[in-house]
Amino acid sequence: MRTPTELTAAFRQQGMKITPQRQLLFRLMHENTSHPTAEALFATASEQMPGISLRTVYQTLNDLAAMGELRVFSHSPGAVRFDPNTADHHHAQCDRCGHLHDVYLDEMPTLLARGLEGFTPRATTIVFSGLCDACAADETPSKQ
Amino acid sequence: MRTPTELTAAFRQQGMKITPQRQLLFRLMHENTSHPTAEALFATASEQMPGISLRTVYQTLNDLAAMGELRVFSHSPGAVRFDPNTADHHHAQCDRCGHLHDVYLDEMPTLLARGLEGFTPRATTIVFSGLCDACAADETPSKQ
DNA sequence: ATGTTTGTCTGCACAATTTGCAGATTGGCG
DNA sequence: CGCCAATCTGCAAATTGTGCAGACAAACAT
Repeated sequence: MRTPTELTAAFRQQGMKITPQRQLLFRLMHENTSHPTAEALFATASEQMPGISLRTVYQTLNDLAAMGELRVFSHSPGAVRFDPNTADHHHAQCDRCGHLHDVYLDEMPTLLARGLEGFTPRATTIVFSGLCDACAADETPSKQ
Repeated sequence: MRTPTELTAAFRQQGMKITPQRQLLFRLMHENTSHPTAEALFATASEQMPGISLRTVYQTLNDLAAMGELRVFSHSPGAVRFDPNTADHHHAQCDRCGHLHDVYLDEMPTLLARGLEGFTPRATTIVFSGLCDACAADETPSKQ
């Protein structure tokens, strides 16, 4: 997503107001690589602005997603995660701790797929699942 | 997933009982290509066995998934979907109607990825999103 | 500066999905 | 046939997210 300053201009351009809550959330999400849930972002925001409402966090995240400033990651059970990285990229998620990080493909190969007749793909999402080093180290001893 | 007959044997082998509810669900899921949600399967099951509990449907689907007889698809918001196809395959989902179908890759290319350091991928999930023909036809006239 | 307009925030109720639990039921064994 | 453990049912509750109404405040025009 764009910088807080640019988002401020973009919001105003659309007749939307700039509130302290929005400015805080712009700052917290800008270049945030933790793929937070609304609940997680709410926790962080609450530290800096006690009294901010979870409802406002959802509202703002949805607004940003609708404006294309955030990607929504709903490819695993549980709460949806928000990603300010709008560049073309994919994800790797640990099966054990759920930790998610960005993955870039040097080049997207042409996938020869059967079963795409009658379907017009617009986007291809790739999620690598497995174990991060920390979880792999935890699992190896007990041979799980 | 395996046939109802094979599943019956497998369940018994694990000390699990064979109930009419389970047998019905085995039959309804075997070679089911609709990727149903628990709720959808419950609706179908209720026709053939009025009084069956939604709780039992969830329980049985989770049991089958734990035994590796079903794949769980939770790559879109809303209810989780269950897939009896345990072969190596991927999915295409319509952004508009949510319809999901199986996609097979003739060969899985080696993906040159940056960002996978410190991560051991165990599976790669690909989801194509776009529009199915029916929805594309609906959207074109209004230029949406 | 002040007032007005209108979008926003908060808090709560509620919807949707899934799981936990307890008691009734029943499959599978001797 | 009878017992025991697994299962089913129904309901309560957890989780995640949205709808709504009234209080509040940003932006703009005096």
